[in-house]
Amino acid sequence: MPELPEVEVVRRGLAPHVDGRVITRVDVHEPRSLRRQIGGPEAFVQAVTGARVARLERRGKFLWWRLQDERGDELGEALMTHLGMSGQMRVRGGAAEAEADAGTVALSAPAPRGEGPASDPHRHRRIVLHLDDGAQVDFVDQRIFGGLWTSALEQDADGLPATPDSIDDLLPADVVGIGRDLLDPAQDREAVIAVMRARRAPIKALLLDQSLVSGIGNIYADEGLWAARTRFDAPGESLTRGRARRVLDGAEAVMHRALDVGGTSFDDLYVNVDGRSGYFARSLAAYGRAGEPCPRCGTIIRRSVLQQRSCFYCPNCQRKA
DNA sequence: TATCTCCTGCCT
DNA sequence: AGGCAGGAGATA
Repeated sequence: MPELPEVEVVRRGLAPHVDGRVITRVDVHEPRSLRRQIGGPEAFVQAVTGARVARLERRGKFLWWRLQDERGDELGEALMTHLGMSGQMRVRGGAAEAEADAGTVALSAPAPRGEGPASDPHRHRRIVLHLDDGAQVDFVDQRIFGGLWTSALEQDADGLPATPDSIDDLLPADVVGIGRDLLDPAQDREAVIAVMRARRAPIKALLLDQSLVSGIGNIYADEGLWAARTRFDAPGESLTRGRARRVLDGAEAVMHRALDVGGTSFDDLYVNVDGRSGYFARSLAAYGRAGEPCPRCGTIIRRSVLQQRSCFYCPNCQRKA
């Protein structure tokens, strides 16, 4: 579900709650959410309990917590989070929330609508991280495609800051093969364009290839292609340099606009750390709009399928070349 | 480069 | 009952 803008909203929302805090306890309600952890759930709990959070970093859809020991020395390991299709990080309690609540009129707890498991707010809570100020971070994930695990830090190949927020070039091993994203000033966009133009695959498949450019998912791929008036099935090798550049620039611009309004939420499967939805769904031009008129030319938006994923596009103003 | 798989839940 | 859903790793 969440693509780069949604993950970045989570990173920014989470940071003030966890920066400098110590993880005091971990509750594992769903071991499958830790399946990427080498050594299993016990190893995960062992690795993060007692660690201090130095900083949150993100590349594409990967978000990780840089960890220190209690003296403030680097542990050489990061707590990885990937939200998959339905993951959320939710913060409850703690100092930062108490401060925010001080200026808020106390609301009576909203009564769950109806009865039964569907109204249980804890239904999909998989992992709980307790912090030393009493706060807790819930990893909520309906479909369990996402997860938490630890990954050792390595030097990034190009020696540049590993992410836009990094103060060094250390990167978790599991992110080394992930391309820099469109919001990273260190991304070599011309190099990405050159690779895309050398491939026969449809442009949308290239956009979704996280090793080339990361952070783009099904929504922002379709929106970037709409912005660049380019069809999803245009082969990479058919694109001019300028068209390829416009596709990437288009995706970047859409992501910036989404970030400004808190990301894209269709339902409560995507919310920020405090449970609020993003507002970008209203601004989508093509994604999910089959049967509706194209906002640019009025032609009816069509739905097609590529690699088992829906593609929404305007058959008139999006062209193959 | 497809296709299958991991999951749960909602909508026709 | 069947299709669909913001992702991506494994496999042939």
